Amino acid sequence: MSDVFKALADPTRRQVLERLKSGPKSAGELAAAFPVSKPTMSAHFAVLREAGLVTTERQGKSLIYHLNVSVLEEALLGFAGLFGLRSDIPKGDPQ
Amino acid sequence: MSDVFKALADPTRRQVLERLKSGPKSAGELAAAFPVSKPTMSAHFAVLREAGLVTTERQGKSLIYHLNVSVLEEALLGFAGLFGLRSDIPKGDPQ
DNA sequence: ACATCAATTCGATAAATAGCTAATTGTCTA
DNA sequence: TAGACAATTAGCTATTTATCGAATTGATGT
Repeated sequence: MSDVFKALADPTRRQVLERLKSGPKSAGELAAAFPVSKPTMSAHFAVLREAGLVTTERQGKSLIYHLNVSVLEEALLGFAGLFGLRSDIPKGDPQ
Repeated sequence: MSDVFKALADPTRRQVLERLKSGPKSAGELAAAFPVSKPTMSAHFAVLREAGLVTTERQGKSLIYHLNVSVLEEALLGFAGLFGLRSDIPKGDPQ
């Protein structure tokens, strides 16, 4: 839980997740989209991986990163739920 | 946005927010509930305040902290929305 | 005015974080 | 088996963070 929010605390990492929304991408492909070095991106990937927000798959020389939406969902909506926050109010709710 | 997620990255701060869910509380009242010193709690409060997650109101010698749900909502549900995540699926959604 | 009490700010320290370049690992292909 | 290429790990620095005890600020009541 803390790991997920820690991962989300960095803007670069949030943008990586947003890019992965449109489909899996290689480390190099992702790294090319940000103004930091590849080792720095590698460290960001490790944080995302340890939080469970992404998974990897080898494809030849490349490492392909996949977004793990369910972990994101559990953390964001789970925590929001503690405060009664909902993205859509279903009919028949209190108030 | 980053400020909110940074604030949420610490378990003590998340628990402070959860406690405030049941109503406003003084700094001392909150501090008493955690196993760290008051100055440390004061620093946590400052992070929450700067993220806009809480507001304060003076009441005599005490400072009363209030939860600001709307900032929490905007950050959590706003970001979740980027990924198509919803707490409730309204009728007529794709799939 | 003064003592008291709530809370913060000050000053210091240890650990974690983000960043870099250089070196290493692992996988293909010629 | 070499060379090339993708990505990570190693080693370093600067900054930020969490924590503490001591000192300070601000409000109340006598």
